[in-house]
Amino acid sequence: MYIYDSVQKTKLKFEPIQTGKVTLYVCGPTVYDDAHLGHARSALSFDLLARVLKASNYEVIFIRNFTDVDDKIIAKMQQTGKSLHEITDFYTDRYLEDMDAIGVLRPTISPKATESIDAMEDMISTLISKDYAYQISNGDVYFDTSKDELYGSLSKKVSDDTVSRIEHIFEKKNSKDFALWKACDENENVCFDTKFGRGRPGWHIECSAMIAKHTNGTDEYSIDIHGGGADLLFPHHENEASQSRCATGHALAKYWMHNGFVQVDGEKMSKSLGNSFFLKDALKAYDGEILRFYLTSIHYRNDFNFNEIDLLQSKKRLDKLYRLKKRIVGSGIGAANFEFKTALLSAMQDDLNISVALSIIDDMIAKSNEALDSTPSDKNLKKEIMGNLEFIGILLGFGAKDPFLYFQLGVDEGLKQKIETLIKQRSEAKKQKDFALADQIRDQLNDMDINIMDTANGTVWEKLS
RNA sequence: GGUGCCAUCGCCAAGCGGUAAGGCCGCAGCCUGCAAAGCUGCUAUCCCCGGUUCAAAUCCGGGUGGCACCUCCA
Repeated sequence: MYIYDSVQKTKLKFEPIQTGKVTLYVCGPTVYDDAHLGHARSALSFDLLARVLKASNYEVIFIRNFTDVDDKIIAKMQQTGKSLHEITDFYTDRYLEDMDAIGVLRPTISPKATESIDAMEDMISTLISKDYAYQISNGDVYFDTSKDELYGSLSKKVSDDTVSRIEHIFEKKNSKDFALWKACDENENVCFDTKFGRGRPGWHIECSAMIAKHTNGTDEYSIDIHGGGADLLFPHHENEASQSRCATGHALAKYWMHNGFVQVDGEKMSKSLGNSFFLKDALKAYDGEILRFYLTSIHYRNDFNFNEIDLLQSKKRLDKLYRLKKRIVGSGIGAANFEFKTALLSAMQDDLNISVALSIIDDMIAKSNEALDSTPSDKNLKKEIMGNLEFIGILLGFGAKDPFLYFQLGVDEGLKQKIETLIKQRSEAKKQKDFALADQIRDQLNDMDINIMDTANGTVWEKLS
C-alpha cells in the first residue's frame, strides 16, 4: 500500500504503526444542515481507503466524528427555536441516510462531540498543567502556539501575514493562539461544566480528544492515518496536531491525507457563493450508485468539477458493467479471477489509483464479453465473472445491484406496463414481418428514453440516462 | 500580501526519468430484417521558452493560464 502524505507532499509506502492494524481518523460533518457533494466526496474517498485497507488484510479501526456542538448549530437553534439535540439528531440521521445511499460503509466508531466532553476536559487540563494553555479573564482557554516549536510544521503556514485575518482577541498572547474552550455566555444554553469552568469546546479540540479516547497508539504516534478535506489542513489540522503533540508528547498521525474539493461548473462550491449542492437533491435525480461511481471515478486528491454532462458520461461506463452482468445472472458465484483481482487491488493500493482500477475493470468487461460471445454456455466462465463483479462490489462499492433493476431505475410501474405492452406489440409486428410498424414502435420507445435490444432470450429494454 | 496545487486527444482522465492506459464521442468492419448491445480496428507527443540527462509528459529554472488555502466550510 502506498499513500500520498499531504504533509511530506510525497507518496510513501504505508507501514502501520502496529503490524496488521490500521487506525484511521477522518473529520466528519458538523450536523447543522444536510450533506452537500463535498461531504459525499470526502466520505467516499475515505470509504475507498478503508475498503482497500480491509481487502489488504488489515484490521481497520475507522473513526469518523460528528461535530454536534458548534457556533453554526447554536445559530440554527436561535433561528429555529429548536434544541441542540433536536437539530443535531435530525441532521445526523439525514447524513447517515445519504451516506448509506451512496454506499459509504459505516465507520467502526462514530463519536459525537457532546459525548466526548470528558476527553476534551482531560486534554485541556493536561495542556493547562503543562503550561501549553492559558485561561483569559472571560474564562476562555487558549492554546499557546509559541510553546510548540513545531507549530506550523504541518501546513507550513507560519508567516505573520497568515494570521492577519484571524480574529484579534486582545488578551491572546500570540495572534496564532486558538480557543480550546469557550466560556459560557449568560444567554447561551449550550454549556458543559468542567474544572476550568462552564463553557463549550473550541473547534479543534474534539478531534484530538476523541483520538486520545478511542485509540491506544504507540510512543511515536496516536494513529496511522488522519484524513479530511483539503481545506482542513490549516488551521484545523495544524491546531489538532499541535495540541495533541503537546498533550501526549508524540505525533498525532503518521500519515495525513486530504481529499480535493468539489467544484460546480468550475467554481468552488460554498455557502458564501450560494452554489452549494445538497446530496439529497442529487439523489432525487440519480441513483446513489450512479453518484458514487461518478464521484469516485476521479482521483481523490484532484479537484472535482461536478456537472451533469460528465455524470452521464461516467454512467455509461457503469452501464457496461451491468450489461455484462445481465448476460450472466443466475449462474452462481465462483472465485474471482486471480490475476484480475490482484491487478485491481494493487491499482487501488497505489494511493487509490481509481483510473487504473477502472481501466482494469473495463478490460475485464471486454474480455468477458468476448469469451461469452465465443462460449455462451460456459458455466465456469460465468461463475468466475460473477466472482469478479462481487470483488468489485466489495472493493469499490458498485456493481452489486440486480442488473435488470439497474436499468429500470426511475421507471414507475405504470411506465413499465406501457413499455412492456409496446414491446409485445413490436414483437408481434416483427413476427408478421411488419418492420415498418416495429421500427415505429421502437422510435416511440426511444422517444421515451427507452433503449431496446433484441437478444436470444427476447427483447430487453433499458432506461437511458 | 503569504502558501500551495494544477495545465496530457473534441470531452472525462492515467502517467511518479525509458520512449503517451482507459472511458465518452466519432469513423470502418463483424453481428442484426434494420437497430441496439457486444466484439475488432482507427484517432494525441503531453500550455510556452530554456536547462539537466544517453533518455523528460515526467527533474530544474523562467513565463502564460486556471484553481485553492490563509475567514465558517469536506
